Amino acid sequence: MTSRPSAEPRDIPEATVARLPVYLRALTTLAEDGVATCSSEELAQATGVNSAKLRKDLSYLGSYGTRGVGYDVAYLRYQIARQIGVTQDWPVVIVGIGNLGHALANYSGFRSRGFRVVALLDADPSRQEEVVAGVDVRPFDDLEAIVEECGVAIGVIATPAAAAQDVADRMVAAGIRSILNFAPTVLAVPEGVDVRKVDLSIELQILAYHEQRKSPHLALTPIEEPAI
Amino acid sequence: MTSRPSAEPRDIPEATVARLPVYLRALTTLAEDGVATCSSEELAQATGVNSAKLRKDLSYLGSYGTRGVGYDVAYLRYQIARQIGVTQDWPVVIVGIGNLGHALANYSGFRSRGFRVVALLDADPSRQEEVVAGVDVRPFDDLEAIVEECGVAIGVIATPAAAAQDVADRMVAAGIRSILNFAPTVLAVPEGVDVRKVDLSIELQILAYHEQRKSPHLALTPIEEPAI
DNA sequence: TAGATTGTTAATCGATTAACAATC
DNA sequence: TAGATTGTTAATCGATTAACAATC
Repeated sequence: MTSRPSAEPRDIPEATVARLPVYLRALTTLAEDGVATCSSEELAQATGVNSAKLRKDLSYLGSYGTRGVGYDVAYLRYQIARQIGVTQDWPVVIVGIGNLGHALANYSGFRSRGFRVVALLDADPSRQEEVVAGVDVRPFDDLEAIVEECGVAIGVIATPAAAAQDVADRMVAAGIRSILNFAPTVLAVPEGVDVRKVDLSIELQILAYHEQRKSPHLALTPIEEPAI
Repeated sequence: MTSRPSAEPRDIPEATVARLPVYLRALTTLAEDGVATCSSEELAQATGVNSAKLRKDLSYLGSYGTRGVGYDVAYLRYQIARQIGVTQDWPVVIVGIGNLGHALANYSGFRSRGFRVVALLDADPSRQEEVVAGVDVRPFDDLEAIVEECGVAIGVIATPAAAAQDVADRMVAAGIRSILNFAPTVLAVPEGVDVRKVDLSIELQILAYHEQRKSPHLALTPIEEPAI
């Protein structure tokens, strides 16, 4: 392990970590618009958070603002990117090239935000003839070789639920320790491996819960309880 | 507003609401496997949460377990579905039928979990000849008519970032009050409208942050700070 | 100096969890 | 009755926010 630059061994709360990419994106937009400086209030507006929370979040990174003036957009942007770790590209592998895998492979936001899709893998030989977003679809069994060769640390699972645990096991065995899981299933992984889960129908269900409680609602005919 | 059944005017914490769909999915799997009863410990294992937290979550819904025995799978499943509001189908409209829109339209998990995609809309006339997952792609300008006709309360935005705010404005004007936003931009909406955001690159960045901090890491050559 | 805005403090709020009495 | 498991309490932890001293 190489020695770290002096400033940052404090650890950043999870809630703050989850917001840093939001700030980063807003700062990128501001930079593209030619804005050189912004206040915590302006950045808070742009990201939809409370300005006190924003300042508290930034204070975990260090002291990068100027009292009475605000933040230098380019400088703060760089500091946040460095903290997150997206000043260099992360090689990513996507497994499961169905509809969602296609969409992910074609998503341009990865490349511009610090990620490079180095391989698309699928167990189905009929999909292995395809080229998606300029990348060959290869057999799932190539996983280990690709992880080794490209130094892949992050894997994306876009397979059906039934295949997801096997894919995760293989990824972990191959040395991947960060997994983004789109399959609607809970993955069991050893300690030290991070899994984040994106579940489309869960998001819709959370919306439905609140929608159901909104005031003048159409009468919903309750259906009967199941006999038990 | 119709009167509510007696038991539930207590309100459920947000953190609990976000977990209810996870419990629901696990209970559905158990039911399909023919399991009639389960303990909080078993359900907690299946969903990856602490069993005390699970019991506390369920206690906000009511008292649906039996001490010394556990929970009846079918009954608890029904009660959670009722609380979330997915005992009947919610009509959903998807706007933006690019790669991601295709993937969403084809996602079978919606139908089985209380949602019905009633329309696919796109502003691009060349996409309006397509049929995706058995549903015609129609002009975005049909939005208001479809919302009215089908009683759509939930809209999904899968357009590029530049179009998302306009789409949201039109949705709100048409009467939609719950939006699931896949576009990488912060939406401004009036009070009373719920927006949930799914951002793929943000999820990856959160993984990258933790990955970067994991112990014996390959030396990352730091790139220089920008001149300011 | 006067005005503006950061970084930090401290109060408050909400979520998690261990422990256990209630009870099947 | 003895064993098992729920539902709830209370302690703890973490996140949010208003307020303001520090300082540009």
